[in-house]
Amino acid sequence: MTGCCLPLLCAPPSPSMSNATAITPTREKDFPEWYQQVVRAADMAENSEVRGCMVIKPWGYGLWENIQRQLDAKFKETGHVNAYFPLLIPLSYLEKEAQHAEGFATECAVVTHHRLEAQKQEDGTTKMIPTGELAEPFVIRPTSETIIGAAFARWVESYRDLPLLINQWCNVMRWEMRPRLFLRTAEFLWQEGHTAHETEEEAITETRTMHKVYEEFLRDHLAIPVIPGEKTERERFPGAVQTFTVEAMVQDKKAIQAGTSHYLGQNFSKAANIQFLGRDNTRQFAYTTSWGVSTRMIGTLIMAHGDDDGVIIPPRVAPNQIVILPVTPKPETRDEVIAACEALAKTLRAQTYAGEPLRVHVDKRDLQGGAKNWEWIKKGVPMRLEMGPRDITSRSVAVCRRDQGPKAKEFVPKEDLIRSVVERLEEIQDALLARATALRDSNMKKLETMDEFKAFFAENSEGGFALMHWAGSSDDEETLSKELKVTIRCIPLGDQYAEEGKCFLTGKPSSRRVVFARSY
RNA sequence: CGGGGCGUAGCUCAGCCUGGUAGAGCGCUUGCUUUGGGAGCAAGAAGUCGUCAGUUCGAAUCUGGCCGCCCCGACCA
Repeated sequence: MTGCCLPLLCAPPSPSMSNATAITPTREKDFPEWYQQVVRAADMAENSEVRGCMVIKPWGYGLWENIQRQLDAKFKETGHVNAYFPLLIPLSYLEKEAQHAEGFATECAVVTHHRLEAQKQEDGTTKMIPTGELAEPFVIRPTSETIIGAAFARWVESYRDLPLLINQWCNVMRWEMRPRLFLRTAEFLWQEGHTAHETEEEAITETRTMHKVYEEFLRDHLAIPVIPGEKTERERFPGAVQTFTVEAMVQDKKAIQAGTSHYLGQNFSKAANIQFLGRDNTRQFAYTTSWGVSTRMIGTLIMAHGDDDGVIIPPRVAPNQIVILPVTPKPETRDEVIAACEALAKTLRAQTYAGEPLRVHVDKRDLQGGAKNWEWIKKGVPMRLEMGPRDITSRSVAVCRRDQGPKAKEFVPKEDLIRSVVERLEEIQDALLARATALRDSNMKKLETMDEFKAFFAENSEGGFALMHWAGSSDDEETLSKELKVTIRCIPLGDQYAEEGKCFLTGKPSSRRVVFARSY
């Protein structure tokens, strides 16, 4: 912890510091440190005693559960079913696809023993010594293409067995050198879809379908606009023929890959021997795909929507969409106020938003009102409602929206609120998407020359997404990325990027712009 | 894994240079006061100073190894 050096700034802002923010430092001042502080202030996750592995706390895990449930529904709608495969992968499986093996080799945790032996030490303590060395070590899955491929090889015999449309929700492990809560941890939670198809065309359609599912989920559920596109060869998933990505811009104007969908061609089916007898009575290799999103999406959400008072969670995925704060200035009216809050919560829970019952919490803890209020601001609950003795008399409720300032408060007749609450949540959801879209669009520029490009990514400039004509090679891309710390995030899909021009590096003709940015 | 910074109470840190075995603020507990608000006063609980070894009569403080965390880089969802 190097930031936050002034003791004065470390204390929570006092009421007299009217311009103070709940989070120190601000985004402007030190974005990476702001991120760390926000995750902690929102009580979403913490570093654990295990290197690189986080503890996801209830508020963070509740968000993940909502993401999981809503995405899972979309997977089911598109014909997929869930299954579960082993955590441990025989080492030899990873050797089957050369590029794939090479891609993950440097970040694998390896299991080499299967038992421990207690050994008494002279000082009375006990040491556990690994024994029972395995004939073949296992790798803790960094991804499951190989082991699911082996299962698919057993399951597929005829074209009639295809397509296989499987998804798995699980944890994976990649021994990252520089972990960061949610964004890059040694162990993380994700879903990985794996499918096998009879034809190339069908597999490509599947890849694009899931790519679209991610794009829509991020936009409609997480209120994050993304640029869907294809990765260049340099950035492709190890072993894939094509990798599609959804790239989001967060508030420091860097890009973050929020989801990927890979067309694997026959690379993995040949490696795992996924063969079937086709309609023409010949043995053929299946065409496979894989696609995934991870808990990194939570980090993306925090960086996309958070402000200097903490996290802001879009209503659709918030663990609690509404928190009711009873105002209890006098002990003698406390019971009455709590009862009124509970009654309101019950009425609200009977309503649905985006097909799910409203998630309403009444915070009855015996704490100062202000402390409670700020806690929920930092956690990013979309809507706070306050109700006290005066409101009961006037039949009104104080409504605070997290997408507005911490002091913004609107007194609304209770019946009106009940009638309009879903609409209000929708407004917050829309406002967050609009805000994130405006941020992205105002920091995305079409540039033509190398000078413009260099100025855009210069040390002290804002940066952002640079839309460039590109016809360079992988080596050109490598050189450029080393020099300016930017990469091609994707070759975006969509007509708005298709136009004739000249590559800003080589001068060769180009028919489409690509997105350059610094990235996570 | 390379460069830099840092590990002292739950959190943020002071003390280390000039060795004599611990402090502050916030948080926590209790009491009183206060109450549309991250409040005030008082009392209290809480740390084998990351870890292992060395130097020393004596180590948070000096030396070395290891582990971990943070920032930058390489790598990556």
